[in-house]
Amino acid sequence: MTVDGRTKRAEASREQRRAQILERALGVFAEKGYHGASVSDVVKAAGVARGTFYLYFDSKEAVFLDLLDELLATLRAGVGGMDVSRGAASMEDQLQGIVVRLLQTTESNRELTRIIFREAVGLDAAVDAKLREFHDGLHAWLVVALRVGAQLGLVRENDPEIVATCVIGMVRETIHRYVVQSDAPFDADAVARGLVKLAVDGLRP
Amino acid sequence: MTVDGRTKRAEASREQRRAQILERALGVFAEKGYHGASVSDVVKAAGVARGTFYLYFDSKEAVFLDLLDELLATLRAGVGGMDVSRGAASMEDQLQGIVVRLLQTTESNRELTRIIFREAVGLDAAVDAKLREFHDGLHAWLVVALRVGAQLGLVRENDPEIVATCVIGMVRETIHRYVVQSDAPFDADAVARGLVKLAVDGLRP
Amino acid sequence: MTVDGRTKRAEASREQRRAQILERALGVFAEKGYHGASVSDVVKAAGVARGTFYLYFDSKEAVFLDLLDELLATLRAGVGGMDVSRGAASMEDQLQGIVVRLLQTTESNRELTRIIFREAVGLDAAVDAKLREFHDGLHAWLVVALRVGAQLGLVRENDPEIVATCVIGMVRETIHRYVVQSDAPFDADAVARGLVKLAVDGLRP
Amino acid sequence: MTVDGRTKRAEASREQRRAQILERALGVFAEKGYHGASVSDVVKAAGVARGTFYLYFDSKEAVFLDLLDELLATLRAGVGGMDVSRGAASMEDQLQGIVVRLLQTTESNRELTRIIFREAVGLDAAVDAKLREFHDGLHAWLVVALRVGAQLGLVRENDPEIVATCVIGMVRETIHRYVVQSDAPFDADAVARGLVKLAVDGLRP
DNA sequence: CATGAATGAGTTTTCATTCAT
DNA sequence: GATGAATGAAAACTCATTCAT
Repeated sequence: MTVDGRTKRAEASREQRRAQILERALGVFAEKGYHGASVSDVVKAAGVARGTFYLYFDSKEAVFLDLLDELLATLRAGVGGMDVSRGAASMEDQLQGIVVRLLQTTESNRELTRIIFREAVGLDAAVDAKLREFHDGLHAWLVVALRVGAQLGLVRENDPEIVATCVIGMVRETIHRYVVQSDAPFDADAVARGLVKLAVDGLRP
Repeated sequence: MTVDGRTKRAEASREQRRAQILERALGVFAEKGYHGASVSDVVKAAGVARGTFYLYFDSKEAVFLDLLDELLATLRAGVGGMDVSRGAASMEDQLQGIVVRLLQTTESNRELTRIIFREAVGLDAAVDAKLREFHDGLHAWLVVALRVGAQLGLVRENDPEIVATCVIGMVRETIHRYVVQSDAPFDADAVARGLVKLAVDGLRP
Repeated sequence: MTVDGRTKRAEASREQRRAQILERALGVFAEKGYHGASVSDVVKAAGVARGTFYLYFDSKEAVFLDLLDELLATLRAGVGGMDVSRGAASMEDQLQGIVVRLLQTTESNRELTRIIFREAVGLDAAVDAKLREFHDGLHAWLVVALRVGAQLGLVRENDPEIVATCVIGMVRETIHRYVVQSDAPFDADAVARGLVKLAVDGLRP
Repeated sequence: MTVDGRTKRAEASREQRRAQILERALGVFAEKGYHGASVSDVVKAAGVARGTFYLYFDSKEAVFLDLLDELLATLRAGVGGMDVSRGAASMEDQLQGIVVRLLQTTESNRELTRIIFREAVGLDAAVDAKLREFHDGLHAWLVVALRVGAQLGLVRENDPEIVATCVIGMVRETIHRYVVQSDAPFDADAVARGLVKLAVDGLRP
């Protein structure tokens, strides 16, 4: 099939429609929760017909999975990497950067973050798998970082499994408190500094 | 009204019925999740008629609230208090005790804990309120403890809001990892020691 | 569980309800056809709530299968057996009896017969299987009868497969014409006689 | 309006498109049945857009009616006429010819025949009317033939209504058994001979 | 108290048909 | 003519809750 002007325009509009439904679905899920929201609510909010929804998504669950993917991708980008080689910025500064980015990313996607924190757990096997994969990936990455840090003498000897769990918990709960549970703006730098100081001092050799 | 023998026996049997339904509901919720479980499942498991269920509970949600209360009460008892007066056991030892008790309590109520962690968030306003109350209570208590500790020179100056959030997150995530996500037994003492060392070193003046 | 008076009454009423829905469903299917009739139509006609329908039947198809079973059982009873031993009533008289009974049975279940003839074919695997089983059973029985008849010199040598097919077709079409397509009463005896004469003369040795 | 070359070519291409959709629809209906097949299936199979389908047919039902017309026309041609004048081929030979032609026609249009036999009954008023018209025409023609045959002494006195019904039933059921229900090839001559012998002997004066 | 049949609002999903491009 | 995105009525089915027995 030739990709002529007509086809291209159609594709663009298709993408727009999809994005529009996705965005409105986000709003509806944020307001009513996944189980509380019906496909009816979503199509009403999106201003499209019932059938149109199913033209773009296979099911209610599929929209949710798409939203989840979106946030997880954004978060992954936000975490980025940490450079543990000598001469790189100090571990403390790097950690500070990561935490700030996470706080900012989640804050600018407050609704989405809220939905994921509140609805995504125990929703469904596919959702669970995605979340768990992200979580486990983070954990594994932290474990490695802690091992390397200990070998380099940057952090004290420790049980990296437990410490990684704790650090993730610190960040998770911080996001929960400042982004999910509250609507108020907050000083991401200061919060991150408090968190990082606790973690880094707790790990000083 | 006089509470004669007949009434007492009736009350006892009433209590038993209730407890039986509650217990079976726990099993059903654990297996299928709150939304996946129907009242039909519960009454079938409990071996009572549909109507009987509503004789003891106002709604499906009410059973869930009762289960939630049960776990929260147990947890509150587990947390107990911490003695910050001079001469008391060291803060580290006290914290260690609390964390171990929390891990043990949740581990011996694994199904219940799992349900709460997986299903309770974002379920409903009443559930949210209960959880939030528990959470906020813990947080407030920790903030006070941190302030007192700082005044006594036991912990360094800090932003107690943030630190409390982090500590709660550490515990929450630890429970999540070792109790909720895994079925394997684990060394609560060792895990708690890792956690507490991180927190206490992080807070050392 | 004890089968006390209460239980027995309940069972009786259950059976009544079921029969009532079945009967009304018959009417609805007869009027609108299987595909044209919705569960809504059935429950409206039966005067019960939507959910009640599903209390007694698993699905729309299940009601249809029940109706089908009912007619097939009645037909089977109507066909009965044929006695090919010497001394029994002449083959012609026996055949006459069977055909008359079939015509009468289908006539007194006109709606049901109509539905089966009009809707049941190609509806669904389960329905097809049931119909085919009945059909094949009849065919096989006729083939045997024809073989025995030929051995006894009662009928001429023939290809029983083909002849059985033709005889079934004669009966099927007769029912179709006089019972399904028309509402008029008819002389079952005379019609059967015409049919049987054709078949028997066609088979005379 | 002048029918110039351009118009003629357009007409030809129109006819081709139509035929192509019709042919593919046949395949789809044969595979999934009328109700099981969606317009989506048809347009996908035909390789045209949804809208194009409605450019050539008014509705899903209309395609079906066209297919039905096609088969009925072919069958009518197959039946042809029977010559009852003296000197013509014997009635037996003529009947044999008709039945063989019917079997061959339906066999070479197996898919179509199958659809008509399985789906066409009770589908819809228009379809029913067409089928009934064909059916009644056949019946009327047979009745006349039987009357004439009786007057000429070719067949015994009989109730032509009933006999015609039986003969049609014989043919219908034979087609059903050998063409519709089975995919196996069969000896049309032999089958027809069996059928015709039964009918003719049954009718011998 | 216990029962379980009955309820009906609400859910997700399908699909024949239309019409702007 | 051709396209295919959009429509929305309608379908089958679920389930928390009630209430007559």
